[in-house]
Amino acid sequence: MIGKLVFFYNLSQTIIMSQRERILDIAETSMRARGYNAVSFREIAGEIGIKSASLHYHFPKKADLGLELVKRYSENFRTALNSATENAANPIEKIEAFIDLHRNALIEQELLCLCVVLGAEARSLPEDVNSSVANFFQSNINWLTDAYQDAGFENAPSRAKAGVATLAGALIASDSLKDNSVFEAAADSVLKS
Amino acid sequence: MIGKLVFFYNLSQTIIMSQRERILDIAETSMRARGYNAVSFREIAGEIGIKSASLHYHFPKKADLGLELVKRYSENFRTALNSATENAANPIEKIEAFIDLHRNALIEQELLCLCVVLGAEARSLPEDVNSSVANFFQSNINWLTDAYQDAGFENAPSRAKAGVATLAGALIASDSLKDNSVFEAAADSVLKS
DNA sequence: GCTTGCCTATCATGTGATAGGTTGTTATTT
DNA sequence: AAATAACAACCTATCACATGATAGGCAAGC
Repeated sequence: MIGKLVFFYNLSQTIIMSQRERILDIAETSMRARGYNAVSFREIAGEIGIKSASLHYHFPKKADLGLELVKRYSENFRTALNSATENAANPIEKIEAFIDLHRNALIEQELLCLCVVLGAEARSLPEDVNSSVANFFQSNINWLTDAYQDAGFENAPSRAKAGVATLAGALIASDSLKDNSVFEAAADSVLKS
Repeated sequence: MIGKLVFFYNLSQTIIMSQRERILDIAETSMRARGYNAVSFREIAGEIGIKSASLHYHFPKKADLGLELVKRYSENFRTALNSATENAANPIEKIEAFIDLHRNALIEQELLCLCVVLGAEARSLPEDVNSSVANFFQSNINWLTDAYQDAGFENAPSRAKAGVATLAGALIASDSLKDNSVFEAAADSVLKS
């Protein structure tokens, strides 16, 4: 068996999802829920229905899986961001879309941002995983800087740094307190001029 | 041997630090650097120079250690906050002191906030550890709400939620990027009216 | 026939945890 | 004062289990 039939509700078509993608999906969900060090090969494999040794065929080391996970997450995040902003009427709507991506993670998916979780475990991560996480934060800061600039906000770079930090922390605090109003308060502050 | 002589620079006196405190100190440093799941009894014991079995004498289960850690951290944080704000000339200085506690962790100690780290691992933590972490966030939000209120800021509760989130996320992003300007930008936004 | 994707079996190491013994100090009794 | 009980704080030894990882085999499909 090469691929498994997966029905993508929003595409209304049947596509082939590779086993590799399936592994990444499950690993991502697990790590976003419990962190890098709390997730094991056996657990991921078990959820798919294969043996942990088979996982090593796709990802020889855990660091390989972690690295690929962060890269894919960053790409998907950027893709979703582009797709959500291409019809934006103004820069403010773009920023709202940026916030929405975080809100969606917390409220719909009930998960944190992968890079926020891994960022908290930074010193126990393989080095290249770590720097990929840093890249995610930096590229988000850059993106948000541009958006603030376009919106005519003052101190766009500083505001963008604060904005990325605010959303990251809002996910953690909101999730810990099981109180989405924390996220909404944070979202407001990111939009405030 | 019951205690070890420890010189407290700011007290100019020699006190006895219990082994229990020493264990908590090392466990706190380790967990704030690498997270709950990356820290083992053997590692903590090794750093002190005892065996891991002896650790279980002081803290039977890892959850006991974790819980005690969060409680002690919360108390110490509150104590430091009170001590730093008792001479504050105005509410703004109080908020600055609140920010300074976070800045000190990141820049002087080169560590994150314990509860920020544990918050990111929430779903893999023992339940009572988890709710203690939530208590930390809530009491910080309450404290900051009062401070904003005293300072005459509008929407103090919402602002406080955003402020706590911002500082939490700033620690992670700043640490990951090894760029303290992220923290400073976040700190500015917390102070901004 | 080569590649892909899985399998079984195994490995060394790390993990939290327990049982039971040893030592030195402190408190109580004789 | 001496003997004894009690306790705190460690130890050794061991446990069952989880972990990441490797070697080698097997079947399907191009």
